[in-house]
Amino acid sequence: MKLMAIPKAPKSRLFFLGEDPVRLLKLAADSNNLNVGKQIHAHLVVTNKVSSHNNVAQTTSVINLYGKCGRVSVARHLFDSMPKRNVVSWGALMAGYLREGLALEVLVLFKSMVSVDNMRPNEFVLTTVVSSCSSCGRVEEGKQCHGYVLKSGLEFHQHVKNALVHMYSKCSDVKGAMRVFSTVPGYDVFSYNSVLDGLVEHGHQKEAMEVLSLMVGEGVAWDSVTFVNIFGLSSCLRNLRLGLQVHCRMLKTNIEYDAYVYSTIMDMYGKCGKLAYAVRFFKCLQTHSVVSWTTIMAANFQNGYFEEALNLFVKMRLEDISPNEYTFAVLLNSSASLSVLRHGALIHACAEKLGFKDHVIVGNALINMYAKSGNIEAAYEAFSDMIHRDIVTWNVMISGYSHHGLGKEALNVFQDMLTAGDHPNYITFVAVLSACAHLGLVQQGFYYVNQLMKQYCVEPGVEHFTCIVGLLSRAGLLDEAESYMRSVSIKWDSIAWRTLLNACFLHRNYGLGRRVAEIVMQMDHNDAGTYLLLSNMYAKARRWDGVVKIRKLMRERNIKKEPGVSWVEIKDTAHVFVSEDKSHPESRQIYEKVAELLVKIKLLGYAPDITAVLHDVEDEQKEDYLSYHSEKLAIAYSLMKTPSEAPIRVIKNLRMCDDCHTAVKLISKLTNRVIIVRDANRFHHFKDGYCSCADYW
DNA sequence: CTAGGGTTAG
Repeated sequence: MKLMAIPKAPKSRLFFLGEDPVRLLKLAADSNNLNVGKQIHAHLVVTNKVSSHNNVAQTTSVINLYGKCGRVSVARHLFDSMPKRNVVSWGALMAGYLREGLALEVLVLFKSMVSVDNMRPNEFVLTTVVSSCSSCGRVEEGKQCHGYVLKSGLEFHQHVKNALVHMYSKCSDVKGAMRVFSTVPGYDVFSYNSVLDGLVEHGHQKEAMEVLSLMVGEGVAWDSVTFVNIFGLSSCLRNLRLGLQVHCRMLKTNIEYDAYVYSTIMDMYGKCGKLAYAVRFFKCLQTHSVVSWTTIMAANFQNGYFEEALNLFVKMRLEDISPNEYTFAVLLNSSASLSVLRHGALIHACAEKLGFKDHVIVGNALINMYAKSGNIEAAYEAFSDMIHRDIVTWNVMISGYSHHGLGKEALNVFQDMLTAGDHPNYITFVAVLSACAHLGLVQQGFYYVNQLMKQYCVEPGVEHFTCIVGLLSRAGLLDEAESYMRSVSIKWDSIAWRTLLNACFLHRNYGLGRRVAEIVMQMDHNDAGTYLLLSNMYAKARRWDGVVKIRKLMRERNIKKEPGVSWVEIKDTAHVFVSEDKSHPESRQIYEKVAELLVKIKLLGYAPDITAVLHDVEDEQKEDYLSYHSEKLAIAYSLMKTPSEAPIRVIKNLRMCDDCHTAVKLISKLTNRVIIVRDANRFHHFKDGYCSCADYW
């Protein structure tokens, strides 16, 4: 091996001769100057001072240096070679591990410190150990540390106290946090920040507001962390007024703000519906990071600008910024909202390649994306692949199955969730109850609302009661559903009444339907869907006068019927079809294909259902109107362009009409294809002449 | 010579 020439030492190397090495090591550590630190270390080694039996302080200083500069394994090596250590040596090493995120190792060290070395922890060590408990979520160990704190009388020490407050609030023991916070006098901005963060994170916004006013009352000066917490509180509450107030205060407070503050303020504006403010803020930033990019993408997503969120990713890549797990979550959720399966799968591949697929938020977003894009099998695959699951994981899987009409599968996952010992929440029960509705499990639905929800301390809300209305309706118990609505004393929203109205339509209960329609239209004047449902109901009953009345109302109230739009992805292109529209370049062939299909399924028993079309059109023309509904065009085109075994996925902006539903069932049988349609409410899986919604949607 | 709080997903 060739030896490298040893460079001549520059004069500056020896600048520290004659200085106190401990002091210099601290300077190097605090300024994160590993190079200078190493030189001092080398000097000590050469002059044989490190590891000599009498110089614990110097070795500890070196340990501190390596710990602070991210070389904890070097620090550990030195620590292990020390014949004698003091409490400061332990403290320095533990701090190094905590800095690296190796909190569990700190706890291990603490155990051997007190039980093997028989050393009493001081306020520094306890602060570090309690912080470690927070960062790895160990409440039990945290409580034991609290015992040590009390035993050593250190509960009045500001750092220790703050670490305890933070530990309890991070481990979702808000009561414990408040106890330490309020029983031990003397707060500084740190304790306020800790307790605020914990309260906000665990959904105790009311208490957070109280603590905030306490803090304001005491005149504690805010620092940038306080701003982060209070902006976070504003976004949680979707309270724009509070957010604006805090922004004003920020402009008037002359302290230094950092990227954390800038990201949360954008997040606040995004969540409070002020996307333009967030964007303006984003554009003013001199430098952009993954976090600021992801925040602005998320703000677009939250405000319905899904495509823009995806486009921003391209711009982010142009700035050469690498995505992280949050970025992928936003991208996947945006793809989900657009139902762009191919694009979503591409992002999936990208996330996998960059090693982000095992993050819970990415896994959750994958399940959501596949479920919303119509590929429920792939959603389940993503679900099965996950190493860590949280409440959202279970919720998206259960509600995914429910939306696809797969009630049995949904309830199985719910059972697995309970077996795994995870606690269902408000959202879980909405999904579970709608699964019960699909399966017609009336008794079970009532059991969940009346018993199981109590057991898990989940307060039933209007959405759960609406599920019960849906459950009764679906079982054909319309009068029971109505009297249930009148007997439960909550404020029903228009969604609940529309559920009942839809049931009246499906069960052709014209009398009740008219009454319910009155209520719905009073609550929501502008929903075209309600008017159409009602007019369809009149048409089914051949009450043409009713149809005319509704059309007139719609004209008077200037309610526009949204045109039916369907789209399919074929290769790299999304093909969009509007009812009756002939602008597609292959329009002629498509219309011919539809006509051919209709002729063939008529032989299987299809009869066009013309009642849904305006009564004043000639019957033959009515059939034409139905024939070229957008989903029929989209399906015909897919049949022309895709291999015979490929499933067809169609997305549609409105609810499917009766006629198309019947036709597509028969087309699936005729062509032996799986056809999946995502309409405005749910998924329909057509196969062998049947649909997963069991003709109730 | 060792110690405390914060950003982006649903």
